[in-house]
Amino acid sequence: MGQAILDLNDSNPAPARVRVLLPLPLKGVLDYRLPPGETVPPRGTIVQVPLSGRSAVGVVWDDDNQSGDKQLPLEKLKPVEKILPLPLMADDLRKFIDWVAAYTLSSAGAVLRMALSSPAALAEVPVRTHYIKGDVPEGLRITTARQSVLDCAGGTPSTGPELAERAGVSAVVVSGLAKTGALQTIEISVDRPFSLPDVSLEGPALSGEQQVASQAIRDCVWEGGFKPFLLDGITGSGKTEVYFEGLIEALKEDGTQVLVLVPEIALTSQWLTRFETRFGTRPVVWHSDIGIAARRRAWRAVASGQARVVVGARSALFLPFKKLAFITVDEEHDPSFKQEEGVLYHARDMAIVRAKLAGCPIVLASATPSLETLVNADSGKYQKLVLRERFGAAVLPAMKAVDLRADAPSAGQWLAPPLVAAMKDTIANGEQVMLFLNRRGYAPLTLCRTCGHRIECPSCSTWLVEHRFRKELQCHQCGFVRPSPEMCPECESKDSLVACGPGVERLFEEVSSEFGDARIAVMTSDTMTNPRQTAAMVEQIASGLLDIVIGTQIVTKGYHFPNLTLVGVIDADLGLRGGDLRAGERTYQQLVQVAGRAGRADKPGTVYLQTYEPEHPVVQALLSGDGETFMKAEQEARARYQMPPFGQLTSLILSGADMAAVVDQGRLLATSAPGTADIAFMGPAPAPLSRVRGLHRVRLLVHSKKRGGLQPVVRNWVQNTRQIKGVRIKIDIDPYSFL
DNA sequence: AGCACGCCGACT
DNA sequence: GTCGGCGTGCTC
Repeated sequence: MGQAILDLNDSNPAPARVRVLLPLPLKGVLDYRLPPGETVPPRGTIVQVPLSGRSAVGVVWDDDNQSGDKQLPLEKLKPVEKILPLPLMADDLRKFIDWVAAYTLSSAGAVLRMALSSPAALAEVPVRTHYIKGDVPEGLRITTARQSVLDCAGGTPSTGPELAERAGVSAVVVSGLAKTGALQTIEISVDRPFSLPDVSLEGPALSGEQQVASQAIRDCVWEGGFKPFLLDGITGSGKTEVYFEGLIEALKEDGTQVLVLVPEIALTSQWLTRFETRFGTRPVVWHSDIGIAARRRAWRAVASGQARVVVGARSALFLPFKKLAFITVDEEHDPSFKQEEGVLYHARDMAIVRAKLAGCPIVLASATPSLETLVNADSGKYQKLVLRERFGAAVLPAMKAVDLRADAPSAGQWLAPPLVAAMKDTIANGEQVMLFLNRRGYAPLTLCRTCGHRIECPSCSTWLVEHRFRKELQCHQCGFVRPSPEMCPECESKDSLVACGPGVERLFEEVSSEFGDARIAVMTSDTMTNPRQTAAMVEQIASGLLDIVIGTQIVTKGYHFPNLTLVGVIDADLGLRGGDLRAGERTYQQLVQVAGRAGRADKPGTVYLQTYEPEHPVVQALLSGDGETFMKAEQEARARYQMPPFGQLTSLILSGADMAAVVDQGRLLATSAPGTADIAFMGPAPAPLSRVRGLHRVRLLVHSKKRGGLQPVVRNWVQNTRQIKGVRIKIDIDPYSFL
């Protein structure tokens, strides 16, 4: 007691040690000294600190010296530069960052970097001068111009140009008046607050099963606490309306915030319009390429609690919410939730953890739930909510297989006669057709007929893809581009190069010659580079100005065209090649999603699946509409081989410029692999993409028969193996890509 | 991630 | 003789 009083009265207390996590891939926190007399900032405080001559922003972190490394003496520490005037980073987010770092075997600093978004978001927000009426000083000469400004100025602040314009005078009159005090100036942040969604607006009438599902969600949101749901609803069943109800419930409480995670390409203007129709305003949007000003505005509004609803791609998971009350992961099966660069994490899985730490309900929504999620629902970990009816009068499309062995297209063509006939009928009916081919460009391979040379990327083990619209060959791995050559680069024969295989551009060519007067759109990331162009194309299709849409996977979600009644899948087998763990599941999900584009509203749709293997379980599942049996079979196979989600995988990708060094590193790792009954170590083997950007790549795979506990084994293994210089080791916990 | 320190080629 | 290439290593 006396001790405490002494400490408080001490005029010169010992400078305090502050542990700061910096957004850099460092091993742990760095210690700083607090200038004497300053109160110790609480955990979560955002501070600016010196770092090898420059200055960096970090967060006051936990004092967990579990690594046991010796602390630097206080006198060697550099002082904290300043405490930034930002809200504290909430405890649940800090715990989340530590959790993600431990799970993905990356450093907490690397994860923090995603949460601090960008230095610009933390810098001071620029202000703009606004004017309101002030006190007119005695004896001020009131000219007509000045009077006009004073008449126009009121209690609501306006900027100089606004006020001058309204008063019909020049800007100097306004600034002159401000100098005299007749106008009062106020500095207002250029970042306007976001408007609040109006949860009192009338929504559409919900069907019986929608009501049941939304009530279950609302009840849990009302109660609060962690609770995961699977919302399993067929395309067009109105899943969005159901999770909107959960969102409304969450927003009823003061200061709460809601996060909706969507795959990047599903974040379309159509989705935003839908939100706006329902809530009278747009939500806060977050994705990797919003501009720095928008980024700063959104980040700060989330941090202050002013932003109530955020819709974003996976990185939105790391936004500094103050009081997260509800999360939805829409299209939860989507493979793009897996981040494949930097910190390798699966946003859907991490969203569950975020919800658990925030203590709030979470809805995973999909028409084609992932096997992982289905297993969790079956085991009772997630509550399953099912929507089986399509909204309104719409019915599911009829599915037809086109056996390419029997109905082959003519050489160099890709549309089989039955599909062409169906297209003709559809267009004659004044309806629209969508063709799906998940291949950008004109042709995936350019071959020389004379010498057999295949045109490859100079720095990757890939073929260059021809983009005929742009007269270029392009590497889809590293972005390398070269003009389309006139002659073979190897043997120099002229007119000897042939395009092999189809891409959407080639399909466009075929459709153009077959349907001379049809109006055709090609939707790929190449033709939809900016939002305005995309919106224009979508609008043209929606309003019926186009007849045929040819697209890559970009068309599989986010767009609804009411007059679209025929979908043609050019190559249903495309995703099945390559022997990936999830090839069947993924192809099934993707094709169900494309099929769902056909026959919205009250026009029944038809889907043609062109395939060389009509008896394949994926094709059979699509034809019969019995996805459940298909997924059950997939589940049994995974269980039998203890594959995810029953067992667990981790992959190691070794890369480096020197192939021998990379191979040696692989061998070193293989020989030092610990012997364990439940864990098998496989490889090294050359990666399917054996060279990317000039780096040679080798893979190792770790398979555990059980879930959990794999990380410490892998960490110790890699740490205790000698590391060869110039070889990078990337650890991918729960890999989705096997390239 | 930056940034400095450090040891080998083409320039004022 | 120097400017500068980016390899390696550290940041409290």
